[in-house]
Amino acid sequence: MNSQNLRVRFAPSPTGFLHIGGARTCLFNWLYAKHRSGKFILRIEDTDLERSKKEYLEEILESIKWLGMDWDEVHFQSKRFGLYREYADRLIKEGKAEQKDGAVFFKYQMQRIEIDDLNRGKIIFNELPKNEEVIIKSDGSPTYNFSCVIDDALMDINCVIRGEDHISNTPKQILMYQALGFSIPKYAHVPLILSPSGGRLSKRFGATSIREYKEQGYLSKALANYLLLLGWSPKDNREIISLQEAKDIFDIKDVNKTGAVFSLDKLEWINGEYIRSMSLDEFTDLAGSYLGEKSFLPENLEREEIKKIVGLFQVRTSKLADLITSMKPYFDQEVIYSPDTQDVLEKPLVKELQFLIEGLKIIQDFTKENIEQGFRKACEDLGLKLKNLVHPVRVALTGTKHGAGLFETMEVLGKDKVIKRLNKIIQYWRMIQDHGKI
RNA sequence: GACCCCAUCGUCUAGCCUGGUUCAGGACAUCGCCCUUUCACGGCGACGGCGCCGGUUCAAAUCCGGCUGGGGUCGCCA
Repeated sequence: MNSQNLRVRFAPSPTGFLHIGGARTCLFNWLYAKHRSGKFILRIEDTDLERSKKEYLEEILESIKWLGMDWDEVHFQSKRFGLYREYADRLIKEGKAEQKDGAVFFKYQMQRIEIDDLNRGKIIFNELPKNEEVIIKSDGSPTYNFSCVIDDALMDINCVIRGEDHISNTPKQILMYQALGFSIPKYAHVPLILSPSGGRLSKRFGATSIREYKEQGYLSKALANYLLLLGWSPKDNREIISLQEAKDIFDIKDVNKTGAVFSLDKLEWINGEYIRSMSLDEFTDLAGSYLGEKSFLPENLEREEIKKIVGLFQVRTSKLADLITSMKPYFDQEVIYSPDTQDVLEKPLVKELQFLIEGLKIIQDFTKENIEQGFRKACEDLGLKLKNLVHPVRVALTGTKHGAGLFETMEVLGKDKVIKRLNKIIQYWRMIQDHGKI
């Protein structure tokens, strides 16, 4: 095989969304083609007319593009039924297949089949469980193994990279290549992605489709990066690597042979790394459009306003969906105290906060520097340690015990909201003082 | 059950092909310390692994065999 005309393909079936495992197989195909200046062909295996759906097809194509890949050709098996029939008839004529019950059966003899796998070396089958295989179903549509062979041969695919769940299909397919006189492609079977509980990544495991990750606010580059690292490594301890960089050094033979367990923790970390590496403007645009799509942002919110709030959380965000929780207190009219703030709510600091409010009121320019100065002064006058006032105030302003720096938070919130929310907690404290604990 | 694939820290992996340079390196997670108004980020550190048994060899994570364990496939689904 001349590396100049390497032709690989990814062959999804539009009977579901593009999932994590398929995306990774696609990535490996694409990377290998790019690395060897070959062609990457997309073949839509829509022979199951019942289950194939247009929305899935669109979703798959969109996901592939979203992840940063492109293709040189795209073919649809549903438009090639005549071709499959033609080759089936040829096999019948040559006595290698026979028509039975409306279907066409390919007949074969048991024999030793050797696969020279680019990834795992020789795989030898000494026997096969059957001696015939349906190639054309009684409804006239081809079976997977047959259309796959015909198409790979006719499309000049000379290297088949697919999941290892296809290893056992390979000997049957090789027999068909031989019967039809086609030249057999190289094969590379890559391992499957496993769920944390061991088995194959299934519906039981949270999100499996690429679109779900997109919706959760994972960045396409981060997801591609993570998927790439699942079974492949640049060997120099790099964890953050782009498709462009990988293209130069990727080889299918370097892909691991072991199934890899999918780790959401690591994906989140990588995603966080990408988020943290963005400029605030880039992040604002990204977060803005994400939150806009989710209809989370209030109408007519200025970009500068989004930028301020988002700036508070960039370093604390591992996926965009996190922003919905962290930004909520900034838009809500009323602060909702989260359950774990109970200890703070039980210790009234009415006089102290009233004193603080007076100090804040006289700040002309409500910037974090001025706020900090006034805040520290108030603590000093009250004889309180900074943190003893910071925590209750944070709860009063955001309803949570954790979050961005308090003074920045106050600046973003603005003087009016800050004072209003401080008064609200004072009111709450007075109420429990008057009526005892609720 | 039959056939096939695989086997380094909890997880992803480097090392294995070309045995000694490795009392096995990195990352995530976990734990601790530092920074600090909390969380996060960042910095530092800790914990933790060559599945087992044989063989080859002066020497094995690295080569060979067996066992065990995990996974996949046995559809007129793809």
